[in-house]
Amino acid sequence: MKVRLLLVDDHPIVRSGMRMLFQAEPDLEIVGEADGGAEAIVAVQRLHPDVVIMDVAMPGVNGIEATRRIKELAPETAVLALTMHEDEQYFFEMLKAGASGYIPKRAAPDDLVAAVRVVAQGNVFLYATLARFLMKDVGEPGAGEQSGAEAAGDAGADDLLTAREREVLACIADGMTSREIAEKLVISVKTVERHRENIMAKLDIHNRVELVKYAMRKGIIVG
Amino acid sequence: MKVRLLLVDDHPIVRSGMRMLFQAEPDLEIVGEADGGAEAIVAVQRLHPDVVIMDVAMPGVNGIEATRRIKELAPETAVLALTMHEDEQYFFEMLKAGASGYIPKRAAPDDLVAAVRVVAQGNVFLYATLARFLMKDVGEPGAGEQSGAEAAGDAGADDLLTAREREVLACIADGMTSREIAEKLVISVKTVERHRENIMAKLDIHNRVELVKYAMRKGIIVG
DNA sequence: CCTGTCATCGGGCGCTCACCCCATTTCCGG
DNA sequence: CCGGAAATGGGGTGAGCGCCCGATGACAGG
Repeated sequence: MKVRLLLVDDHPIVRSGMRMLFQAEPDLEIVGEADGGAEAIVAVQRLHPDVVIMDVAMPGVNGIEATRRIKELAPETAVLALTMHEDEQYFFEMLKAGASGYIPKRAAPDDLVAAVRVVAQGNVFLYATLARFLMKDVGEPGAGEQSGAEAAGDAGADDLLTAREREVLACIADGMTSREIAEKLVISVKTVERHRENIMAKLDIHNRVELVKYAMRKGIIVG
Repeated sequence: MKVRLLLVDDHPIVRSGMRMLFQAEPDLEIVGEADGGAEAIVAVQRLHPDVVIMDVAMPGVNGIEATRRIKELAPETAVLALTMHEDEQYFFEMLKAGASGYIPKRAAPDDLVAAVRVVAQGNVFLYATLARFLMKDVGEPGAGEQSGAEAAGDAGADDLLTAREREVLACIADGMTSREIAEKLVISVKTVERHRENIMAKLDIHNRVELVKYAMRKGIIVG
């Protein structure tokens, strides 16, 4: 199955060059062209291409806005941003709009062909120099939300440990000292230590660090 | 000029499979293999490969830490992360460590070959399902980008720790005592304790259990 | 009834941990 | 050239840890 391409650029010469380039690739097929963002949106609805090669800077509806609309109307269509501007702001705007790839016009033709094949598979292609923007920014992602909600109360699944032992283990793996656990459970420090000894003996574990990792594997605590 | 590859995976069968795969590609050449992070770092310095295919979860020095060290020692070497875990946390940690690509082991072989060619050119390849994490994150950079307020007691940044400190932390989180770490790193026990004190002070952490959980969140160890 | 498990407590011993104090060497950037 | 960071060491102290020794009561099952 050939990859169906839609070329979007306001410069006919650029489109012509890409036509030449892709005609040499038997697995790639150009099914349409557009010279502006508005035309591109219409063409996508009519042609349903696999990949849209989208110029970023165009008069009228620009590539960023066109990409946003295309991803709304046809999310399965991949958009590969092609640009003269190696600008950080444009780069992020295109990614936010839904582009799967970003490549400058100064890139080697082979890079463009490779990029098309990558995004056609649903993957992401970012050109080297642009990717640096990403590396710099990824530094502090927005602290993803892990969904716990396993009602970890008790209900023993592990018959090695007793319910009380698992309760103590959860406290240990939470970073509490024996004294703190004793206060929380309203028992003696020695009893807490006794439980810990029994846990370690049963599991053949000899320090708290390994207890933490065991508790995480067993889901006794969430990491 | 062939692309020179270094395979890093602790499972010989996985390496064998990749060897078969790449032998069919005339432009790709495997120049070495390593079965762990520490061995990978040494191999990179000796072989100077173009691309390192790096397993993420490995015993000992894991793929994230190994990538960090490799990018320090040989920034021109591209690292392609290969993983069984399609986990958001690992994904971002590998990108921050300097990986140029991220692809799961369940991906099609052709995708892996394509990814190698992409990163060998200095570009970035991200597999479809993983790339969603990025899209989701890039969408709201403004929301999570409040700098400052670090005195609130929260451990925020990640290059807080030096390379040596991360090395010691990995050992601590692996369950080793100060004595064992000292023997492994061939330094004094007091020096190990000194590093630990500095780590704890920087992170505002006061016991080993919390250090383990920090190391897991940051991908310094893989639980 | 008697044996086992579970949970509860006590003392002690050797070691490590966590947190202070201090110093030297190397190396890099202003 | 000088200052700071990094890595390397040493000493000391109080508390917690890991692991032995013991004990008592409750409770369930063969």
